[in-house]
Amino acid sequence: MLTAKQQQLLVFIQERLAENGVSPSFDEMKDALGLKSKSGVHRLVNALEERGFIRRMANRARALEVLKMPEKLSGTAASNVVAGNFGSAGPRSIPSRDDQGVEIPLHGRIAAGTPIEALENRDSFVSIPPGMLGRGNCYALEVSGDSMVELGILDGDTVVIESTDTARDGEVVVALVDREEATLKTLRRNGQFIELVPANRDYSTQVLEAKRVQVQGRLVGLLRQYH
Amino acid sequence: MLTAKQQQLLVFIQERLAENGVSPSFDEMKDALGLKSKSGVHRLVNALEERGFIRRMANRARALEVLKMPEKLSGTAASNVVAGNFGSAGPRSIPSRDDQGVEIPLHGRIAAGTPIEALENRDSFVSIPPGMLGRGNCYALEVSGDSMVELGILDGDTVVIESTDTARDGEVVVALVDREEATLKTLRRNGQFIELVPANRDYSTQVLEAKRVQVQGRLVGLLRQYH
DNA sequence: TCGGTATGTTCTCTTTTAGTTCACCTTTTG
DNA sequence: CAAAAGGTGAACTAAAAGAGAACATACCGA
Repeated sequence: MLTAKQQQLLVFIQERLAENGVSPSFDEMKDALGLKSKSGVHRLVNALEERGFIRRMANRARALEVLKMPEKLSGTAASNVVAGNFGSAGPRSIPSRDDQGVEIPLHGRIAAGTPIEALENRDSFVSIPPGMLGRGNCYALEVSGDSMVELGILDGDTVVIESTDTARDGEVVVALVDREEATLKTLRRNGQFIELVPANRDYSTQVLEAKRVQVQGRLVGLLRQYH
Repeated sequence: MLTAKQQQLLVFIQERLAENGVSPSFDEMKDALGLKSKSGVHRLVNALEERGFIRRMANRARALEVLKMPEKLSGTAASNVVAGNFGSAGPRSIPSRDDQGVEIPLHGRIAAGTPIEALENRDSFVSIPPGMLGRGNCYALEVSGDSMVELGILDGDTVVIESTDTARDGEVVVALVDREEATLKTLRRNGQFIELVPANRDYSTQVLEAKRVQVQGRLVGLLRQYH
């Protein structure tokens, strides 16, 4: 599953976390691998993240988390959660995890077809597999409406959203329009405009000036329950 | 199920992964099998993937993963694991539960379009929200194929199955046909016959005598991960 | 609020390693 | 015998990895 370098880095990260609970910086990883530039580390970290071995928060220092280890080494696998930047502003809680799963808050419903339903804060949580986490804070929404059925997102599904204010072309995002109406749609950039594309022939694409649209998060997972 | 060469290669891959957690390259596999060209290895790897013994990430180097081993060899190779909490099978057959989540075994892939894939023996688990459990024993399968897309079940999704040998009309079930071919389909009773209905216009309904069809479980949940 | 320090991110270039495909031949097996 | 599996070699494409620099962001303290 891993290349030699990826494995070497993963082991190093995991050791550092076990030793002192602080994840190494890119420079430290660079030195540990005997490199002269940290861009290579960056690539390795991305590869590990892509393969589901670690998780990280974007643009946060020393915010690596080991999700699993290759089987050979699994005896030492730990679930250290460490965020750097202690004592700074913001309630930046990384969801706690144990070996079973991760709990994330359920923030209400999102009408995939029309408007928002303001985020509520009843104490409601769902647990998801650790691998389904994105990089940042995650929360869940219940899908209402059928505008995304052609992408397999049905009315009543629970979607896992990673908080972010940026998204790449083609990603499914929670988009807030005119600061009042949130929907789940595929995002497309088109010059000055942003297109919010539904996945249902009965709905049409909204084309909006970029400034009217605010990305609130991107889709990273989906849960469905059959009755 | 496997040819001699396929088996030989599978064992080699599994050994390498157990030894150092790094999957072998095509060249290394070529040497291990005493070949002079790696195109043969390519064919063998494809065969193993097609039969569900391994999984690989498309266009990634050294990204092989062993999903199961032929029955007669199971256990042999994993014996290198020292004291992992991963490799040990443990008395885990009864799903442990707490308030966080539940771990259920991942039993392999099910080709929603065509044949079965025998249950494997790797200790692989996914955690799911407690509410997603059915009443009986549950396990997970990875969906392969697109025959259920119109019900929002996509290739690569993980489905949660509750073991049962009965199902009501209209439920989505894992059905074993002639004791050898399992598929995920909507079940319909029609007098003496049972219809296995796909959710994709490109596939057609199978109509079978009731005695040829055995229900193995019913669909109770679905998980999907976006990348 | 400003600027400095520490960190993370991107980009371009280069080399090395690895995966894919194709045409053609040989062996095994039902 | 015919079909399937296996083997060879070469050309081609793509990914992994390393370097170095510029740039962006977060944080901290004055």
